[in-house]
Amino acid sequence: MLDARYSIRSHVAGSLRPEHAGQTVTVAGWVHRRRDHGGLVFIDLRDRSGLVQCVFDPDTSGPAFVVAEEVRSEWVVAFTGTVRMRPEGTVNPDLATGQVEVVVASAEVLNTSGTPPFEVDSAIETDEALRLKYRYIDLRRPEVLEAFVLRDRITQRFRKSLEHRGFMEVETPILGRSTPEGARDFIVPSRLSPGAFYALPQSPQLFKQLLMVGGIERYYQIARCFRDEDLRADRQPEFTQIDIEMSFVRQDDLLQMMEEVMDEVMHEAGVHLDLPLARLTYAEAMDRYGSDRPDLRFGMELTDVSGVFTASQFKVFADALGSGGVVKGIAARGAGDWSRGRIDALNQDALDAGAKGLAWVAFTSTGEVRSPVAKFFTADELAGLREAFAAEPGDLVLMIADAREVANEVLGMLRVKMAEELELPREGFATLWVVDFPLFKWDAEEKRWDANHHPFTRPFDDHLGLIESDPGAVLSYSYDLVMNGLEIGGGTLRIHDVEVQRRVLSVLGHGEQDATDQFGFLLEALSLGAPPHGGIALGLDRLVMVLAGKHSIRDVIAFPKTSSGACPLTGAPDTVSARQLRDVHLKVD
RNA sequence: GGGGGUGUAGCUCAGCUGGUAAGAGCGCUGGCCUGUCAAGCCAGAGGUCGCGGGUUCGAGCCCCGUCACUCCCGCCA
Repeated sequence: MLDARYSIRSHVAGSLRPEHAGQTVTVAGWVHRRRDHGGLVFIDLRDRSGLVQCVFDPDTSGPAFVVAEEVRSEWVVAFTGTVRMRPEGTVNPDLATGQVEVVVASAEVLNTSGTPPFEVDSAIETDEALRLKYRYIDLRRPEVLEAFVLRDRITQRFRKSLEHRGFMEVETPILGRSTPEGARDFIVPSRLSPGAFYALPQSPQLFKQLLMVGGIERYYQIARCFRDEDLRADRQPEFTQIDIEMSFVRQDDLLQMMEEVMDEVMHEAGVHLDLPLARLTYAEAMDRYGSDRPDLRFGMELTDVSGVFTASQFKVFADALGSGGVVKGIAARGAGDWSRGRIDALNQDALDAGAKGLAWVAFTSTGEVRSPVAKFFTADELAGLREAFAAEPGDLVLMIADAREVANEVLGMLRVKMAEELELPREGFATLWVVDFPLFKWDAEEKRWDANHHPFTRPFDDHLGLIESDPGAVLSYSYDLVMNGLEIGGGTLRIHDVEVQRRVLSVLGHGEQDATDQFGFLLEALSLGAPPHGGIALGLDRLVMVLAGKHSIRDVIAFPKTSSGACPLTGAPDTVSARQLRDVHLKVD
């Protein structure tokens, strides 16, 4: 909370209440709005704490009245005067300070201002590039400020909750080394080592593991992370993680600890979590929601109707089932009367997402069945379908016949899309764990195994024997925290056995020598008394974004980049001088 | 890298099928106004229609290119 200590003020603007009536106060801030009645002048003075109305009367304000007549929007001023109750009938119930006003006796202009490029108070949505170019003006807008106040409270709460649980904050390097895999690194040329580069951290992953080997036991850091990838509404090239690591824990210990911390943090946003949080395995999440970060604020679960069509004469279904695939679908309540064109657009979305096609059956509100494929179904199959989806008049059933993974993924996409289009109510903060991710995932393009999470993730103890023989079957001690369909955080238990680490790296294509070259320092650390450990990293920006009800991560970052990675305010990135290039041994085309 | 959307006054936008002199609200400037709180009333200033090229008798509008912003796919262990 802003207060008036250590300043030229006696009070902050938003704090004045009837109890201050009769007091002489000094307030300072920006001229939010001026209402000049020729005689009487009202100025709304704004500071971070809020607004207060200041009154200038030509009969009593003296020289201050002249100031009131010359000031303009966003001038910086200090007013001294008397707080009084507003006259009968002039109370403003929309303002926290609306019962009182400051009758100004003396006024000082601390700084003038040009006409701002956009109105500070305007509720009108202003072009974002302009807002970012003048972010310092944008930040003055109460509704913009709000998100940063929330961010601060959440950050402080994380610190407090973690400190209370024995975590200590340790800083890790920003200038690190580039590691293979993962996102593209931002690189920094080294002046002292010609031709060599630092990399900015994608996360403090390896350092926090080394801190565990170092006996820190419980670490956290509010860590800036850097990834040189394309931007999105919820992705910036630099972002902040609440980074956590602890030793001597089992997965359940860690999840329980995090749930307690999250509960305390969410309280700052007035959100109550029901503990323990729901847990879905990765397999279950994919099967029921077609997503590893399902939005549980609405139903529309995926239904497997393979059993209905075991003897289907419909070639598309028969072929899919014959080759080990599935027929699955969702029932979209209220889309049964959609136009052919609108449904065709869904079909196109399904094709774009990798499906061979979309089989749909519309049950119109008048009781008819519309479908380009129903003619291939027997009466029993149609009845079975209707029952499986509990389809009523007005429902639209969308089905995909394909390999299980494809069907799940496409339906997961359609499920979210239909919820949006049907404007299903999506209230609250549906928070859950998704656990037990596969250790590896197959990269079909590169024809090799990739780490699903990262190469240091610990396989299930009883799956260790499968690492080489059946990598795709190996599950891992891993967990993502999901809120409203967004991945808010994720973590794993780590490998603390150097031999297991070598075997995993080997599957990932890092042979003995390569592993030593790239990760030798980690392997050595694991062989020098590494305790079992694990951790998690939470995306602070995304969390605040969701809790603040914002649609872009940019709304919770003070000076974010545009989607081309530029800063409209400072002009970064920009060229550097020939001298600077020479210093770091770089030539630019 | 690919697809969609947007770009007209300081801000938010309208501008029909290509046709007279490019408009509104807010803001800004000046004037009037002693209880407003998005104050009110009167007057005024303010435009490279993102940029470049083309089609046309004529382009804010059509075509080509380009830039910026934005959303999505790819990418993001």
